[in-house]
Amino acid sequence: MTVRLRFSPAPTGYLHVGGARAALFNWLYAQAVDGTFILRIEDTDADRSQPHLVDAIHDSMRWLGLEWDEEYRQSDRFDEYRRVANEMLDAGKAFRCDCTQDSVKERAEARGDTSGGGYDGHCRDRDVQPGEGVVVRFRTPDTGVTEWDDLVRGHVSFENADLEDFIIVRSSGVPMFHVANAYDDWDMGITHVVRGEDLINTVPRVLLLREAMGGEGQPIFAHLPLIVNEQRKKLSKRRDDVAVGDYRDRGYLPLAMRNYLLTLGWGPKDGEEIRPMEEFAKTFDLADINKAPAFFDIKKLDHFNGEYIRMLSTDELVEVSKPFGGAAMADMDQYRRLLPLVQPRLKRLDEIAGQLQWVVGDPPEPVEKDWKKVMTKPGVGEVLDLVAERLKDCEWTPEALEEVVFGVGAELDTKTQLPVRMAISGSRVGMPLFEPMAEVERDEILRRIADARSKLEQ
RNA sequence: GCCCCCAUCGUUCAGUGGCCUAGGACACUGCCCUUUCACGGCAGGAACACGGGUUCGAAUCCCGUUGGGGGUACCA
Repeated sequence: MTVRLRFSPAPTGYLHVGGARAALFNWLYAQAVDGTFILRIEDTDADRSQPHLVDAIHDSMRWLGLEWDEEYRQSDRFDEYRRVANEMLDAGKAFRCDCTQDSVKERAEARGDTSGGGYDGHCRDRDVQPGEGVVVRFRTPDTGVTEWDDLVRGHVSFENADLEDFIIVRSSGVPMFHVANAYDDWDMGITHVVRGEDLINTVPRVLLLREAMGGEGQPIFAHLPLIVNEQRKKLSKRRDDVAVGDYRDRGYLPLAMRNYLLTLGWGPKDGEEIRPMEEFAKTFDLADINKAPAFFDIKKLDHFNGEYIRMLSTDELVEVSKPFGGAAMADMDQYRRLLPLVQPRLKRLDEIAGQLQWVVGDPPEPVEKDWKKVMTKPGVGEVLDLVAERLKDCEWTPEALEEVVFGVGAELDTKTQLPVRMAISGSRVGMPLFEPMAEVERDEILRRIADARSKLEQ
Protein backbone atom coordinates (compact mmCIF):
# COMPACT_ATOMS: atom_id res chain seq x y z
CA MET A 1 0.00 0.00 0.00
CA THR A 2 1.36 3.37 -0.89
CA VAL A 3 1.90 5.88 1.85
CA ARG A 4 -0.35 8.91 1.78
CA LEU A 5 0.21 11.95 3.97
CA ARG A 6 -1.55 15.23 4.23
CA PHE A 7 -0.83 18.67 5.56
CA SER A 8 -4.11 20.25 6.65
CA PRO A 9 -3.90 23.91 7.46
CA ALA A 10 -6.92 26.02 8.28
CA PRO A 11 -6.78 29.22 6.24
CA THR A 12 -7.24 31.41 9.28
CA GLY A 13 -3.80 32.96 9.15
CA TYR A 14 -0.58 32.97 7.21
CA LEU A 15 1.56 29.87 7.16
CA HIS A 16 3.68 30.06 10.29
CA VAL A 17 6.84 28.23 11.19
CA GLY A 18 5.01 25.55 13.17
CA GLY A 19 2.74 24.76 10.26
CA ALA A 20 5.64 24.91 7.86
CA ARG A 21 7.51 22.38 9.90
CA ALA A 22 4.51 20.06 10.02
CA ALA A 23 4.23 20.39 6.25
CA LEU A 24 7.94 19.71 5.91
CA PHE A 25 7.87 16.53 7.96
CA ASN A 26 4.93 15.23 5.97
CA TRP A 27 6.56 16.16 2.72
CA LEU A 28 9.96 14.74 3.66
CA TYR A 29 8.50 11.45 4.77
CA ALA A 30 6.57 11.22 1.52
CA GLN A 31 9.87 11.83 -0.27
CA ALA A 32 11.62 9.23 1.84
CA VAL A 33 9.16 6.45 1.11
CA ASP A 34 8.02 7.65 -2.28
CA GLY A 35 4.55 8.34 -0.97
CA THR A 36 1.91 10.90 -1.86
CA PHE A 37 1.80 14.31 -0.23
CA ILE A 38 -1.61 15.93 -0.07
CA LEU A 39 -2.57 19.49 0.77
CA ARG A 40 -5.97 19.65 2.37
CA ILE A 41 -7.41 23.02 3.23
CA GLU A 42 -9.53 22.66 6.36
CA ASP A 43 -11.90 25.55 5.91
CA THR A 44 -15.02 24.26 7.58
CA ASP A 45 -15.21 27.38 9.72
CA ALA A 46 -16.61 29.92 7.30
CA ASP A 47 -16.33 32.75 9.81
CA ARG A 48 -12.61 32.42 10.31
CA SER A 49 -11.43 31.09 6.99
CA GLN A 50 -10.28 33.64 4.48
CA PRO A 51 -9.95 32.57 0.84
CA HIS A 52 -6.99 34.83 0.11
CA LEU A 53 -5.04 33.06 2.84
CA VAL A 54 -5.22 29.86 0.83
CA ASP A 55 -3.14 31.60 -1.82
CA ALA A 56 -0.76 32.81 0.84
CA ILE A 57 -0.35 29.27 2.13
CA HIS A 58 0.28 28.05 -1.40
CA ASP A 59 2.92 30.73 -1.89
CA SER A 60 4.74 29.95 1.31
CA MET A 61 4.74 26.23 0.66
CA ARG A 62 6.02 26.68 -2.88
CA TRP A 63 8.64 29.09 -1.63
CA LEU A 64 9.87 26.40 0.75
CA GLY A 65 9.83 23.91 -2.08
CA LEU A 66 7.13 21.76 -0.51
CA GLU A 67 5.19 20.78 -3.59
CA TRP A 68 2.06 18.69 -3.12
CA ASP A 69 0.63 15.95 -5.30
CA GLU A 70 -3.07 16.45 -4.62
CA GLU A 71 -5.14 19.23 -3.17
CA TYR A 72 -8.58 19.28 -1.56
CA ARG A 73 -10.70 21.85 0.08
CA GLN A 74 -13.14 20.79 2.76
CA SER A 75 -15.62 23.49 1.82
CA ASP A 76 -16.13 21.55 -1.43
CA ARG A 77 -17.12 18.47 0.49
CA PHE A 78 -19.77 19.64 2.94
CA ASP A 79 -22.40 17.42 1.33
CA GLU A 80 -20.41 14.34 2.12
CA TYR A 81 -19.79 15.35 5.69
CA ARG A 82 -23.51 16.01 6.10
CA ARG A 83 -24.25 12.64 4.62
CA VAL A 84 -22.07 10.77 7.10
CA ALA A 85 -23.40 12.91 9.92
CA ASN A 86 -26.95 12.00 8.96
CA GLU A 87 -26.04 8.35 8.78
CA MET A 88 -24.70 8.52 12.29
CA LEU A 89 -27.89 10.29 13.32
CA ASP A 90 -30.03 7.59 11.75
CA ALA A 91 -27.95 4.89 13.36
CA GLY A 92 -28.41 6.48 16.77
CA LYS A 93 -24.72 7.22 17.06
CA ALA A 94 -25.44 10.92 17.11
CA PHE A 95 -28.37 12.99 18.29
CA ARG A 96 -29.82 16.47 17.92
CA CYS A 97 -29.47 18.90 20.76
CA ASP A 98 -31.12 22.25 21.32
CA CYS A 99 -29.27 23.23 24.47
CA THR A 100 -27.73 26.65 24.37
CA GLN A 101 -24.13 27.12 25.42
CA ASP A 102 -25.38 28.98 28.48
CA SER A 103 -27.75 26.25 29.55
CA VAL A 104 -25.01 23.65 29.23
CA LYS A 105 -22.72 25.76 31.35
CA GLU A 106 -25.40 26.49 33.95
CA ARG A 107 -26.20 22.84 34.43
CA ALA A 108 -22.52 22.01 34.69
CA GLU A 109 -22.06 24.62 37.36
CA ALA A 110 -25.14 23.45 39.19
CA ARG A 111 -23.61 19.98 39.29
CA GLY A 112 -20.34 21.41 40.47
CA ASP A 113 -18.74 20.04 37.32
CA THR A 114 -15.68 22.04 36.45
CA SER A 115 -14.27 19.53 34.04
CA GLY A 116 -14.16 21.60 30.89
CA GLY A 117 -16.99 21.52 28.37
CA GLY A 118 -19.27 19.68 30.70
CA TYR A 119 -22.12 18.73 28.41
CA ASP A 120 -24.26 16.34 30.40
CA GLY A 121 -25.99 14.34 27.71
CA HIS A 122 -29.22 16.24 28.34
CA CYS A 123 -30.63 15.71 24.84
CA ARG A 124 -29.37 12.19 24.23
CA ASP A 125 -32.84 10.69 24.27
CA ARG A 126 -35.06 13.73 23.91
CA ASP A 127 -35.61 13.17 20.19
CA VAL A 128 -35.06 16.83 19.35
CA GLN A 129 -36.33 17.79 15.91
CA PRO A 130 -34.37 19.87 13.40
CA GLY A 131 -34.78 23.58 13.85
CA GLU A 132 -33.29 26.86 14.85
CA GLY A 133 -30.34 26.57 17.19
CA VAL A 134 -30.22 22.79 16.94
CA VAL A 135 -26.86 21.07 16.67
CA VAL A 136 -25.90 17.46 16.19
CA ARG A 137 -23.79 15.86 18.88
CA PHE A 138 -21.86 12.63 18.78
CA ARG A 139 -22.87 10.12 21.41
CA THR A 140 -19.54 9.21 22.96
CA PRO A 141 -19.17 5.84 24.65
CA ASP A 142 -19.51 5.96 28.42
CA THR A 143 -16.94 3.30 28.99
CA GLY A 144 -13.81 1.89 27.47
CA VAL A 145 -10.72 3.57 26.16
CA THR A 146 -9.62 4.90 22.81
CA GLU A 147 -5.99 4.25 22.12
CA TRP A 148 -3.36 4.20 19.45
CA ASP A 149 0.36 3.79 19.03
CA ASP A 150 1.86 7.11 18.20
CA LEU A 151 5.09 6.99 16.23
CA VAL A 152 6.65 9.67 18.34
CA ARG A 153 4.80 9.51 21.64
CA GLY A 154 4.38 5.78 21.95
CA HIS A 155 1.17 4.23 23.24
CA VAL A 156 -1.45 6.83 24.06
CA SER A 157 -4.86 6.14 25.53
CA PHE A 158 -7.83 8.18 26.64
CA GLU A 159 -10.79 7.20 28.76
CA ASN A 160 -13.97 7.50 26.72
CA ALA A 161 -15.77 8.61 29.85
CA ASP A 162 -13.72 11.80 29.81
CA LEU A 163 -15.14 12.75 26.44
CA GLU A 164 -18.31 14.76 26.36
CA ASP A 165 -20.85 14.42 23.58
CA PHE A 166 -19.17 16.88 21.27
CA ILE A 167 -20.84 18.78 18.47
CA ILE A 168 -20.36 17.42 14.97
CA VAL A 169 -22.78 19.64 13.06
CA ARG A 170 -23.22 23.31 13.88
CA SER A 171 -26.66 24.87 14.14
CA SER A 172 -25.90 26.45 10.78
CA GLY A 173 -25.84 22.95 9.32
CA VAL A 174 -22.13 23.08 8.64
CA PRO A 175 -20.20 20.07 9.96
CA MET A 176 -17.36 20.59 12.43
CA PHE A 177 -13.79 19.77 11.66
CA HIS A 178 -13.78 16.47 13.56
CA VAL A 179 -16.21 14.96 11.12
CA ALA A 180 -14.50 16.42 8.11
CA ASN A 181 -11.14 15.36 9.40
CA ALA A 182 -12.16 11.83 10.29
CA TYR A 183 -14.06 11.31 7.07
CA ASP A 184 -11.38 12.76 4.84
CA ASP A 185 -8.56 10.79 6.38
CA TRP A 186 -10.56 7.67 5.80
CA ASP A 187 -11.95 8.60 2.40
CA MET A 188 -8.64 9.85 1.08
CA GLY A 189 -6.80 6.80 2.29
CA ILE A 190 -4.46 8.75 4.51
CA THR A 191 -1.98 6.30 6.01
CA HIS A 192 0.04 8.65 8.22
CA VAL A 193 -1.20 11.62 10.19
CA VAL A 194 1.73 13.85 11.06
CA ARG A 195 0.92 17.09 12.87
CA GLY A 196 1.52 19.22 15.90
CA GLU A 197 1.13 17.87 19.39
CA ASP A 198 -1.50 20.49 20.11
CA LEU A 199 -3.91 18.30 18.13
CA ILE A 200 -3.31 15.15 20.12
CA ASN A 201 -6.42 15.58 22.22
CA THR A 202 -8.60 15.46 19.16
CA VAL A 203 -7.43 11.99 18.20
CA PRO A 204 -9.89 10.03 20.35
CA ARG A 205 -12.80 11.98 18.91
CA VAL A 206 -11.61 11.51 15.37
CA LEU A 207 -11.00 7.81 15.95
CA LEU A 208 -14.43 7.32 17.51
CA LEU A 209 -16.07 9.11 14.60
CA ARG A 210 -14.13 7.12 12.06
CA GLU A 211 -15.36 3.92 13.63
CA ALA A 212 -18.92 5.21 13.86
CA MET A 213 -18.99 6.14 10.19
CA GLY A 214 -17.79 2.70 9.23
CA GLY A 215 -14.16 3.48 8.55
CA GLU A 216 -12.02 0.48 9.29
CA GLY A 217 -8.61 0.61 10.91
CA GLN A 218 -6.80 3.75 11.86
CA PRO A 219 -4.04 5.79 10.30
CA ILE A 220 -0.62 5.83 11.88
CA PHE A 221 -0.25 8.93 14.00
CA ALA A 222 2.88 10.92 14.68
CA HIS A 223 2.51 13.98 16.87
CA LEU A 224 5.29 16.49 16.51
CA PRO A 225 6.66 18.36 19.52
CA LEU A 226 5.64 21.98 19.58
CA ILE A 227 7.88 24.81 18.54
CA VAL A 228 8.07 27.26 21.40
CA ASN A 229 9.26 30.79 22.08
CA GLU A 230 11.79 31.90 24.67
CA GLN A 231 9.09 31.64 27.32
CA ARG A 232 8.71 28.00 26.34
CA LYS A 233 5.19 28.62 25.17
CA LYS A 234 3.67 27.48 21.91
CA LEU A 235 4.39 30.00 19.18
CA SER A 236 1.50 32.33 18.73
CA LYS A 237 0.77 34.40 15.68
CA ARG A 238 -0.19 37.29 17.84
CA ARG A 239 2.76 37.30 20.18
CA ASP A 240 5.57 35.88 18.10
CA ASP A 241 7.09 36.69 14.78
CA VAL A 242 6.27 33.54 12.93
CA ALA A 243 4.83 34.02 9.44
CA VAL A 244 6.95 32.24 6.87
CA GLY A 245 6.38 35.09 4.44
CA ASP A 246 8.01 37.52 6.85
CA TYR A 247 11.18 35.46 6.84
CA ARG A 248 11.23 35.56 3.08
CA ASP A 249 10.85 39.33 3.19
CA ARG A 250 13.73 39.65 5.60
CA GLY A 251 16.09 37.85 3.30
CA TYR A 252 16.09 34.29 4.47
CA LEU A 253 16.71 31.66 1.84
CA PRO A 254 14.02 29.01 1.52
CA LEU A 255 16.50 26.16 1.60
CA ALA A 256 18.09 27.53 4.75
CA MET A 257 14.71 27.93 6.40
CA ARG A 258 13.62 24.47 5.45
CA ASN A 259 16.89 22.94 6.57
CA TYR A 260 16.74 24.73 9.90
CA LEU A 261 13.13 23.72 10.47
CA LEU A 262 14.10 20.09 10.00
CA THR A 263 16.58 20.27 12.87
CA LEU A 264 13.82 21.21 15.28
CA GLY A 265 12.72 17.88 16.69
CA TRP A 266 14.95 15.72 14.55
CA GLY A 267 18.61 15.42 13.77
CA PRO A 268 20.79 13.24 11.57
CA LYS A 269 22.74 10.64 13.52
CA ASP A 270 26.05 11.74 12.09
CA GLY A 271 25.54 15.32 13.21
CA GLU A 272 25.86 16.86 9.74
CA GLU A 273 22.92 19.19 9.95
CA ILE A 274 23.42 21.34 6.88
CA ARG A 275 22.98 19.30 3.73
CA PRO A 276 20.56 18.79 0.83
CA MET A 277 17.10 17.44 1.62
CA GLU A 278 17.61 14.47 -0.66
CA GLU A 279 20.30 13.27 1.71
CA PHE A 280 18.13 13.74 4.75
CA ALA A 281 15.37 11.84 3.01
CA LYS A 282 17.57 8.76 2.98
CA THR A 283 17.75 8.52 6.74
CA PHE A 284 14.64 10.38 7.87
CA ASP A 285 12.18 8.38 9.91
CA LEU A 286 9.13 9.64 11.76
CA ALA A 287 9.94 7.30 14.64
CA ASP A 288 13.16 9.21 15.35
CA ILE A 289 11.41 12.48 16.06
CA ASN A 290 11.96 14.01 19.48
CA LYS A 291 9.24 14.35 22.08
CA ALA A 292 10.33 17.53 23.79
CA PRO A 293 9.32 20.97 22.56
CA ALA A 294 11.98 22.93 20.66
CA PHE A 295 12.84 26.60 20.85
CA PHE A 296 12.92 28.47 17.56
CA ASP A 297 16.40 29.96 17.69
CA ILE A 298 16.72 32.79 15.22
CA LYS A 299 20.48 32.97 15.83
CA LYS A 300 20.92 29.48 14.56
CA LEU A 301 18.61 30.16 11.64
CA ASP A 302 20.86 33.13 10.83
CA HIS A 303 23.86 30.87 10.83
CA PHE A 304 22.19 28.40 8.50
CA ASN A 305 21.16 31.26 6.26
CA GLY A 306 24.69 32.60 6.14
CA GLU A 307 25.97 29.17 5.19
CA TYR A 308 23.43 28.87 2.42
CA ILE A 309 24.22 32.35 1.15
CA ARG A 310 27.90 31.47 0.97
CA MET A 311 27.09 28.37 -1.07
CA LEU A 312 25.54 30.51 -3.80
CA SER A 313 27.34 31.29 -7.04
CA THR A 314 27.53 34.95 -7.98
CA ASP A 315 24.84 34.44 -10.60
CA GLU A 316 22.56 32.83 -8.08
CA LEU A 317 23.22 35.50 -5.50
CA VAL A 318 22.54 38.27 -7.99
CA GLU A 319 19.26 36.64 -8.89
CA VAL A 320 18.06 35.83 -5.43
CA SER A 321 19.08 39.19 -3.97
CA LYS A 322 17.13 41.30 -6.44
CA PRO A 323 14.39 42.27 -3.99
CA PHE A 324 17.07 43.49 -1.60
CA GLY A 325 19.71 45.27 -3.65
CA GLY A 326 17.96 48.64 -3.76
CA ALA A 327 19.96 51.53 -5.16
CA ALA A 328 23.01 49.31 -5.53
CA MET A 329 21.35 47.63 -8.50
CA ALA A 330 21.25 50.78 -10.63
CA ASP A 331 24.37 49.47 -12.33
CA MET A 332 23.99 45.71 -12.52
CA ASP A 333 27.54 45.09 -13.71
CA GLN A 334 28.85 46.95 -10.75
CA TYR A 335 26.39 45.14 -8.47
CA ARG A 336 27.71 41.85 -9.72
CA ARG A 337 31.29 42.94 -9.07
CA LEU A 338 30.52 44.05 -5.54
CA LEU A 339 28.28 41.21 -4.41
CA PRO A 340 31.02 38.61 -3.89
CA LEU A 341 32.66 41.06 -1.52
CA VAL A 342 29.69 41.25 0.81
CA GLN A 343 28.64 37.64 0.40
CA PRO A 344 30.77 36.13 3.19
CA ARG A 345 29.57 38.84 5.56
CA LEU A 346 25.87 38.21 5.06
CA LYS A 347 23.46 36.52 7.40
CA ARG A 348 20.43 37.87 5.64
CA LEU A 349 19.88 39.20 2.14
CA ASP A 350 18.32 42.39 3.43
CA GLU A 351 21.73 43.48 4.70
CA ILE A 352 23.01 43.96 1.17
CA ALA A 353 21.65 47.42 0.46
CA GLY A 354 23.11 48.76 3.67
CA GLN A 355 26.53 47.31 3.05
CA LEU A 356 26.74 48.73 -0.46
CA GLN A 357 25.20 52.05 0.37
CA TRP A 358 28.42 54.05 0.62
CA VAL A 359 29.50 52.96 -2.85
CA VAL A 360 26.36 54.00 -4.66
CA GLY A 361 25.29 56.93 -2.52
CA ASP A 362 26.13 58.90 0.56
CA PRO A 363 27.90 57.09 3.35
CA PRO A 364 25.95 56.67 6.55
CA GLU A 365 26.54 59.05 9.42
CA PRO A 366 29.34 57.43 11.44
CA VAL A 367 28.54 56.00 14.82
CA GLU A 368 29.97 58.53 17.24
CA LYS A 369 31.76 55.96 19.35
CA ASP A 370 33.37 54.26 16.36
CA TRP A 371 34.41 57.55 14.81
CA LYS A 372 36.12 58.63 17.97
CA LYS A 373 37.83 55.31 18.40
CA VAL A 374 39.34 55.44 14.94
CA MET A 375 39.81 59.10 14.20
CA THR A 376 41.10 60.55 17.44
CA LYS A 377 44.26 58.53 17.32
CA PRO A 378 47.41 60.57 16.82
CA GLY A 379 48.60 60.95 13.26
CA VAL A 380 45.23 60.42 11.63
CA GLY A 381 45.19 63.96 10.21
CA GLU A 382 48.55 63.45 8.65
CA VAL A 383 47.49 60.14 7.16
CA LEU A 384 44.38 61.66 5.64
CA ASP A 385 46.34 64.62 4.24
CA LEU A 386 48.97 62.48 2.63
CA VAL A 387 46.46 59.96 1.24
CA ALA A 388 44.33 62.76 -0.19
CA GLU A 389 47.38 64.34 -1.73
CA ARG A 390 48.41 61.15 -3.54
CA LEU A 391 44.87 60.23 -4.50
CA LYS A 392 44.66 63.37 -6.62
CA ASP A 393 46.65 62.00 -9.48
CA CYS A 394 47.08 58.27 -8.93
CA GLU A 395 45.66 55.64 -11.18
CA TRP A 396 42.04 54.82 -10.21
CA THR A 397 42.22 51.07 -9.80
CA PRO A 398 41.90 48.91 -6.69
CA GLU A 399 45.58 48.02 -6.91
CA ALA A 400 46.71 51.62 -7.22
CA LEU A 401 44.45 52.72 -4.39
CA GLU A 402 45.79 50.03 -2.15
CA GLU A 403 49.31 51.07 -2.99
CA VAL A 404 48.57 54.67 -2.09
CA VAL A 405 46.86 53.91 1.21
CA PHE A 406 49.29 51.22 2.33
CA GLY A 407 52.22 53.17 0.94
CA VAL A 408 51.37 56.06 3.20
CA GLY A 409 51.12 53.59 6.03
CA ALA A 410 54.57 52.26 5.34
CA GLU A 411 56.05 55.73 5.21
CA LEU A 412 54.41 56.92 8.36
CA ASP A 413 54.80 53.55 10.05
CA THR A 414 51.14 53.28 10.96
CA LYS A 415 48.01 51.47 9.88
CA THR A 416 46.09 53.59 7.45
CA GLN A 417 43.14 51.52 6.36
CA LEU A 418 40.82 52.24 9.25
CA PRO A 419 40.84 56.05 9.06
CA VAL A 420 40.46 55.98 5.31
CA ARG A 421 37.67 53.45 5.57
CA MET A 422 35.92 55.51 8.20
CA ALA A 423 36.28 58.66 6.13
CA ILE A 424 34.89 57.25 2.91
CA SER A 425 32.42 54.59 4.10
CA GLY A 426 31.31 56.04 7.41
CA SER A 427 32.00 52.77 9.17
CA ARG A 428 34.91 50.93 10.65
CA VAL A 429 33.72 47.59 9.39
CA GLY A 430 32.66 46.15 6.08
CA MET A 431 33.76 44.56 2.85
CA PRO A 432 37.31 44.90 1.51
CA LEU A 433 38.00 48.56 0.84
CA PHE A 434 39.80 49.10 -2.42
CA GLU A 435 37.60 47.39 -5.00
CA PRO A 436 34.49 49.31 -4.01
CA MET A 437 36.52 52.47 -3.49
CA ALA A 438 37.60 52.34 -7.09
CA GLU A 439 33.94 52.23 -8.06
CA VAL A 440 33.41 55.69 -6.57
CA GLU A 441 34.41 58.88 -8.40
CA ARG A 442 37.78 60.34 -7.48
CA ASP A 443 36.30 63.73 -6.61
CA GLU A 444 33.75 62.15 -4.34
CA ILE A 445 36.39 60.20 -2.44
CA LEU A 446 38.51 63.32 -2.12
CA ARG A 447 35.53 65.26 -0.88
CA ARG A 448 34.75 62.64 1.79
CA ILE A 449 38.34 62.63 2.98
CA ALA A 450 38.34 66.41 3.11
CA ASP A 451 35.10 66.34 5.08
CA ALA A 452 36.55 63.92 7.56
CA ARG A 453 39.69 66.01 7.77
CA SER A 454 37.76 69.12 8.65
CA LYS A 455 35.62 67.23 11.13
CA LEU A 456 38.90 66.26 12.77
CA GLU A 457 39.71 69.89 13.44
CA GLN A 458 36.55 70.50 15.41
C1' G B 1 -10.34 21.88 38.25
C1' C B 2 -10.13 17.74 34.68
C1' C B 3 -7.54 15.11 30.53
C1' C B 4 -2.87 14.40 27.93
C1' C B 5 2.29 15.07 27.47
C1' C B 6 7.51 16.49 28.26
C1' A B 7 12.48 16.69 31.04
C1' U B 8 20.89 15.71 28.14
C1' C B 9 25.44 22.05 27.86
C1' G B 10 22.23 28.99 27.49
C1' U B 11 19.84 26.77 22.63
C1' U B 12 19.37 22.49 19.41
C1' C B 13 20.34 17.61 17.97
C1' A B 14 23.19 12.70 19.03
C1' G B 15 23.23 9.00 22.69
C1' U B 16 18.03 3.52 23.22
C1' G B 17 22.22 -0.81 29.75
C1' G B 18 28.63 -1.20 29.48
C1' C B 19 32.22 2.07 23.55
C1' C B 20 30.09 8.37 28.15
C1' U B 21 36.12 10.96 32.18
C1' A B 22 28.41 12.26 27.61
C1' G B 23 29.54 13.86 21.28
C1' G B 24 28.22 17.61 17.17
C1' A B 25 26.08 22.37 15.86
C1' C B 26 24.49 27.54 17.28
C1' A B 27 25.73 31.13 20.84
C1' C B 28 29.82 32.67 24.11
C1' U B 29 35.41 33.31 25.32
C1' G B 30 40.58 33.12 23.72
C1' C B 31 44.26 32.42 19.91
C1' C B 32 45.68 32.09 14.56
C1' C B 33 44.72 34.15 9.58
C1' U B 34 43.96 39.49 8.16
C1' U B 35 46.53 47.02 7.74
C1' U B 36 38.65 46.75 8.79
C1' C B 37 34.76 43.48 9.62
C1' A B 38 33.45 38.85 8.13
C1' C B 39 34.78 33.90 6.25
C1' G B 40 38.11 30.00 7.65
C1' G B 41 41.29 27.28 11.34
C1' C B 42 42.51 25.95 16.42
C1' A B 43 41.45 25.91 21.65
C1' G B 44 38.13 26.59 25.93
C1' G B 45 34.07 26.98 29.48
C1' A B 46 29.22 24.72 29.52
C1' A B 47 24.38 19.48 30.59
C1' C B 48 22.25 13.81 31.88
C1' A B 49 16.18 18.30 37.03
C1' C B 50 15.78 15.70 41.99
C1' G B 51 14.87 11.20 45.01
C1' G B 52 14.16 6.15 45.19
C1' G B 53 14.47 1.46 42.94
C1' U B 54 15.94 -2.72 39.01
C1' U B 55 20.92 -4.43 37.51
C1' C B 56 27.49 -6.78 38.17
C1' G B 57 26.70 -2.00 35.59
C1' A B 58 22.21 3.32 34.23
C1' A B 59 21.81 9.60 30.67
C1' U B 60 19.56 5.15 28.86
C1' C B 61 14.43 0.60 32.31
C1' C B 62 10.52 1.32 36.59
C1' C B 63 8.20 4.45 40.51
C1' G B 64 7.73 9.07 42.86
C1' U B 65 8.83 14.41 43.43
C1' U B 66 9.67 18.98 41.24
C1' G B 67 9.50 21.99 37.11
C1' G B 68 7.45 23.01 32.27
C1' G B 69 3.96 22.57 28.25
C1' G B 70 -0.60 21.25 25.42
C1' G B 71 -5.88 20.59 25.51
C1' U B 72 -10.40 21.48 27.80
C1' A B 73 -15.28 26.14 21.84
C1' C B 74 -21.32 25.72 17.43
C1' C B 75 -11.67 27.16 16.13
C1' A B 76 -8.53 23.82 13.75
